[in-house]
Amino acid sequence: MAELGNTTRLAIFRYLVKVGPAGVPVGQIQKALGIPGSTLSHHIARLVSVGLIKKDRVSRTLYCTAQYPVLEELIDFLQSECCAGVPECS
Amino acid sequence: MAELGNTTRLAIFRYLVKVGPAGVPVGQIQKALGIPGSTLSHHIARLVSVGLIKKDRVSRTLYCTAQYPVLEELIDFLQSECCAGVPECS
DNA sequence: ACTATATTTTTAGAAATATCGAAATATGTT
DNA sequence: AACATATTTCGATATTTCTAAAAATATAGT
Repeated sequence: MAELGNTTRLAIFRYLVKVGPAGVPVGQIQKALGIPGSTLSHHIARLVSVGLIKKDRVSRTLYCTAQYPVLEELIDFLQSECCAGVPECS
Repeated sequence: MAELGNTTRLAIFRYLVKVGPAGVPVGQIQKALGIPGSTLSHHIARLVSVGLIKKDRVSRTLYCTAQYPVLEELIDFLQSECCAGVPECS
């Protein structure tokens, strides 16, 4: 959760969700969100480390793609916490 | 999200969910989780600040209770992020 | 008023995180 | 090999967060 708790990383993740399963190069994230390369690289590495996104190299460019399983796990976890005896949580 | 991203705060929140809607005094959280009072107070203040829990004074003791609306909002947010064009997210 | 209990505020040091420029690496092109 | 492009690693600084002891506050009982 901590990884998505950071504004910049959440913005990156949301952007990757928006662009869809084809993914997008790091450079385009950089341009779209206006984040310096070194900063971006750091945040991307953290998102990769928890499995929220993945990186695939295609020649010189690295495509980033949102990965849903970890997010689904997170939602399930929150739901099980939340709904512990609370019927109004769907 | 950042508030639940901290291990200690998540433990506090989970404990409050577990004890249910009657809530529990700060002192009991302290004993149950073994967190020094000042540290605990700090984390509780943060959870209160985002509306994840509430505090009610009953004479000398302060009862803490988990609040679900904010958590539900969070789940909805994640679900809308996740399910943006991804059918396998329920 | 004094004492005890419950909790917070203050304060401060340590650890973690964020930011970003500059240099380094990886890959492809000429 | 030399060069260009894409991205990362390094290094340094700034900021935030975590932790907890000590002092302060709030409430109640004697």
